[in-house]
This record gives sequence, structure tokens and C-alpha cells, in this order.
Amino acid sequence: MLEWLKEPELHFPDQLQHAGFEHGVCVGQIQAKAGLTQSTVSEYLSILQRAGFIEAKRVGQWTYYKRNEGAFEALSKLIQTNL
Amino acid sequence: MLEWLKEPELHFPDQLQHAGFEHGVCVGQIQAKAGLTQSTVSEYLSILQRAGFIEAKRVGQWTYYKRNEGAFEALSKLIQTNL
DNA sequence: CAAAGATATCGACTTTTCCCGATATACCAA
DNA sequence: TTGGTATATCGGGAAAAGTCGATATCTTTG
Repeated sequence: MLEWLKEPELHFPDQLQHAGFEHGVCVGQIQAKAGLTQSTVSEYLSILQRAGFIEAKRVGQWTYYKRNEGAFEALSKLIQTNL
Repeated sequence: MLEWLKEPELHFPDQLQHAGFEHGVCVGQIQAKAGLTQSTVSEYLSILQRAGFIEAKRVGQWTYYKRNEGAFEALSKLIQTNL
């Protein structure tokens, strides 16, 4: 999922018609691609959010998730220096 | 454990008398510090080895483990570029 | 070769994680 | 306000990971 969110326009072409990708990708799109249930995907995304790897933005009835690149950079550096 | 192995002389002073740290730290030392059973520590170390994060060197009846810094560097870069 | 010490492997049990269906909540449209 | 759609939360069963004791393997020493 994290890799998908790196290039949303590439992996979620269906969303183009409805909305852009400024806010990220909505749960339903990710769920369809993942082949897991709605509840599983929703929970997974919320875990990633609490961990700081993605950010959520509610727009109407949809929740859009997008990557927080800073977190990946930080993790990469943490491994370099602390681990 | 991975952090301990970064500075063996600091975290395993007991080993100084017996042998140096050229080959790393032996299982018994790590086990004592970890507070887990011998079998658990042995299995854990072998998992880390298979994953490439540490290297094993058998010297007599002892097995010394030391970090493979390249693996950490590689992981760090993998997160930067691929993830 | 036998005994002793260090490490590795095996089988079982416990804890945690994964994933689901059911249900609740939030929002929109009529 | 009512029904429909999107997402979130909850409770439970299945799968995976963690940990242990018992035992096997390897090595040194007598």
C-alpha cells in the first residue's frame, strides 16, 4: 500500500475521474486493489497513520490517505544512525 | 541485541579477558545480557543471520556473532528509494 | 573414547498479529 | 428525516511469532 501511494496516478487510475490526488487516495480505492475487506484495510490504514507513515484527510464522506515522506526519511536515518 | 553488537567492548566487558572482539560476541554473552533462555537467543541470532544482519564465525566451541554493517546501510537505502 | 561445555534444533505452549463479519458512525442527497 | 454510501470500530477465530524445556550436535579436554 505504501508503494502504491507513492505513485497514486499510476496505481489508482479510477480515482482520476472523481477527484485529484492532492489529498491522497480514498479507502475504497485501496481496498479494491488490496483484495482485503473494508474493515481490514481501514484498520491497517489507521495503524499506518498512528505510526506516522501516512496522513488522513476527511473530505465529505471520503477519507483520503497520503504518504508522509518525512517519516520514511526519518526511519531511514534512524536505521543509519541508531541501529 | 543489534545495538549491543554495535559496541561490544562497551556492552560485553566480560568477554575481554577471554577473547577479543574481532569475530564478534559469543552466544553465551548475549544470552546472559538478554535474560532469555539459551535456545531462544540461539534461534534469534540464527534468524538475524539468515536475514543478513549479522555474521557467524565458529571458533572452537564458541560461535561469535558480529554485525554486518552493509545490511543496515542497504536497508536504510531501500527505505529511502523503494519504500 | 568419555565427559563436559557451548551452541543448535525440536516440539509444545503462550502471546501477538492478521483478518473477517457485524455493527456503529459520519456524511450526503432526496 | 430517511435512506444510501463511505469509513471506523468491535469481537472473535485463525495464523504467525515468541519463548521455553528437552534433546541433539559439535568441540575440547582428559
